[in-house]
Amino acid sequence: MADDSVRVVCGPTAAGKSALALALAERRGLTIVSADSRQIYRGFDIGTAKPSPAERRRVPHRGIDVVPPDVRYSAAAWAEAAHGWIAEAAAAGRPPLVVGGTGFYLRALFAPLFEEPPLDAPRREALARELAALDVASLRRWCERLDPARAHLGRTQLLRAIEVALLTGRPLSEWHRATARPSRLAARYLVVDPGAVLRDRIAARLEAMLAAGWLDEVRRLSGTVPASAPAWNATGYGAVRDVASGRTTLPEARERILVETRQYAKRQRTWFRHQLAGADVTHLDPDDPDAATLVERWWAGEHLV
RNA sequence: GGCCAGGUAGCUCAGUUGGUAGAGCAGCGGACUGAAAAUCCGCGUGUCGGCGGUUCGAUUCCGUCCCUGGCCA
Repeated sequence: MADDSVRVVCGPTAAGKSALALALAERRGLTIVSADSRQIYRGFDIGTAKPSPAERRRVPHRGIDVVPPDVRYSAAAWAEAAHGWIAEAAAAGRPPLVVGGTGFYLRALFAPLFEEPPLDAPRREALARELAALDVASLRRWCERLDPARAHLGRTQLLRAIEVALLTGRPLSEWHRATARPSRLAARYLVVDPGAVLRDRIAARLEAMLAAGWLDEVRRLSGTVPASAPAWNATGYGAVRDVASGRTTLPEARERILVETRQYAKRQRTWFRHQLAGADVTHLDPDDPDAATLVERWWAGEHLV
């Protein structure tokens, strides 16, 4: 590496990031740090496209199977852990290669989230229960008064803004300004995207997942993991669970999963298109015959478009 | 062959007592500071099946033809 920026391979789901990253990591003796908010969950393997045991033997992976499916993880928790994995990897002489499609996790790693003040757990739970009953419009009206700068966002963000404002007496957007933390790491991004054929790759990957026994995996998990566990809202798991319980048919589930996956990929593209503004970004078409060479040159620090 | 019900946005449908039409889903664009594979916001011109007729004006009324589904032969 010509500089000490952390190399990050990202892009929409099913683009072929992991294959490229795995090959690079194997050639260069790297450690892969997964930036994926679903691969952190133990037991949710096939539908989250986790690297196989064989692949994990070829290259050490971090960020996979870090928590049980019923815990609510967070971008901040991941970023903190990732700092540790990155330091370890460097110390072990196997430099880190961060790869994943969770843009928010990447942001939390390179542009640290604000320092959260301690929140009183019982009050927090009580408030959460109260707010759970409100619809988005009501939450938005609340947020309009408590923290107008955040009132245009989605339900999850509104809940967070209201919670922080009420529990700390200070709007979240003010906390952001007041307790911003300096960046500890610099990033060089490789955005992997095959363009229009992503649609076909998504479809092919779904077939592979089903052939690999996704339905059986879900049947097994249904018996042990509570239906409310956060891991279940990984794309497709809801639909496969409906097949397992007989609430829908496999063809219907297939169609639903394809749509959900495409929509997810679209959101990721929007994120990587706009949220990486000003960053060091290289774009790569994984189907480019020279892809492997280009990845090497990117790794070495060359600036390619 | 006869009767009935339909043919309107990519899909499922609503609607226009005649003044060229709108929902859901899909799709497209966007937001994103501790749930992010989450959560939200914005975007609707399409020979209203074809051809004739009536009318200032037809997607709407009339005729005819075509197509789909059902029932009867």
